[in-house]
Amino acid sequence: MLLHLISRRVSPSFRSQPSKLSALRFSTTVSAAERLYDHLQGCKNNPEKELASAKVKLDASTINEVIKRCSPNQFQLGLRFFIWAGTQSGHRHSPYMYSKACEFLEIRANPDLIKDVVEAYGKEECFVSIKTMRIVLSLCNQAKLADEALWVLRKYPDFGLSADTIAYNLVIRLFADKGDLSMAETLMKEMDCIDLCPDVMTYTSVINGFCNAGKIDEAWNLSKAMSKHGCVLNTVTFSRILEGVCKSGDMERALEFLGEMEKEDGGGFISPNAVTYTLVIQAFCEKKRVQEALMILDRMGDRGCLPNRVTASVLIQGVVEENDEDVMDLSKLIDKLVKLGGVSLSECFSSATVSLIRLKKWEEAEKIFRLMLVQGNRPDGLACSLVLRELCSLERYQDCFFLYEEIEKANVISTIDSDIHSVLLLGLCEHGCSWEATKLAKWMLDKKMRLNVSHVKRIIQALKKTGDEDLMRRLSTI
DNA sequence: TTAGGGTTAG
Repeated sequence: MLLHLISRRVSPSFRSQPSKLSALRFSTTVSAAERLYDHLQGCKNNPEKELASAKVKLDASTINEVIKRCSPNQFQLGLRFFIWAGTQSGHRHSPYMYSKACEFLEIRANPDLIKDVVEAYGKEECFVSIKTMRIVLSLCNQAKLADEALWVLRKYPDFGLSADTIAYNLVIRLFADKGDLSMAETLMKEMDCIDLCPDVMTYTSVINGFCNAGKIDEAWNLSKAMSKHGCVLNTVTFSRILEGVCKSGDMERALEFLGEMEKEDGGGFISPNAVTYTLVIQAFCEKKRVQEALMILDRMGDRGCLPNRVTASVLIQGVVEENDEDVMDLSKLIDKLVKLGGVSLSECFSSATVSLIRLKKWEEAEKIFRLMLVQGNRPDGLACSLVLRELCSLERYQDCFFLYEEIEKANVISTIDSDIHSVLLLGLCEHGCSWEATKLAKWMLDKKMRLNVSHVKRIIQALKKTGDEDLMRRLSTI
């Protein structure tokens, strides 16, 4: 009974049927996916027409299931299905679905798939809309295929379509991210020629590309050209340039930029915000110039700009890295951050815990984490996960269990992953902590949490070895 | 269009 209960919760890959869904949901998905897959098989020419007659309500798990079935021998059919599904009214692929499609259909490894499918549309005289092309381009985007995206852009006229700003922006961004700024600029000029006006997103992509390539002057010139084209230079774009300056290592120039942004004559369009200041703070911290980073914090405070979680975490990390012994600086910083507002004491303590663990200052990390719980502050998910994992690696399973209980009372348990649960359960079992193991196993079953496959066999073995009748009895009543 | 640090689900 006990083993049955445990194995019921084993990860899907441990069982024959691949699904993370409930039995009812699974059967619906399979039947819908089966019907769609059968329709796909039924017609090799223009399968989109055939699919339309399937009359199946599309959802993410059904689409996933169909694509999986098309792997590994029917990638082209799977891709056509995915594109067709995305064009159906009432359904829109999430970014997650695009990444799944790229993964299952191995698009990055087989970029020709994209071309083959678009060519097939032409040969079979399929109906191709702007929406169809947008999905194809989004797949290129997900797979980071700039050349293929450009090829798709060139295919628009073949289907009687004109590429729009969204299509151009996507292709331009791919080339800019890839570092091919000359192609990005060519495409931007081309937009002008066909009466498409490059917008803020177009410019920001290319400016970002120049900054990543360390070409700050080119980025700066482009931002001036942007104003001429009627696009207002804004905080985001200006911050991008500032980020490029920071990355180039010229902090004096970065401060000049920041000063320019702070001037009132910009009309407020380019006033620095928390992200802008954080970029500069981060750059100073990375250069171990923490005092100057702290001065930027004062400067943002003076201007009424509130630090956020990222500002806090970057600064806390900087201070923790700088000071081997002195925790006074850390508490002074946390006091200041909380007084300024915008960030809570819990967030600061959580960041400090994370930074201390990463710097292998475990004792201080544990102290600050426990202090947080005692004071009734709620730690964040990452701090909890790192602390529990560390306790497990130190084989302090009982301590870990009691801390887990405390954390659960603070209501952050849902962000702790199943792997930590599995490691803790295994540790408790192997160290004879049957009472704790029982309680943890019960919570895990209640939460429908899956056990890590690599641990389940050992957990079962450990449970067998203890021969603890009481444990068996209690677990079997869950 | 703008970020950071682990996982989960879709």
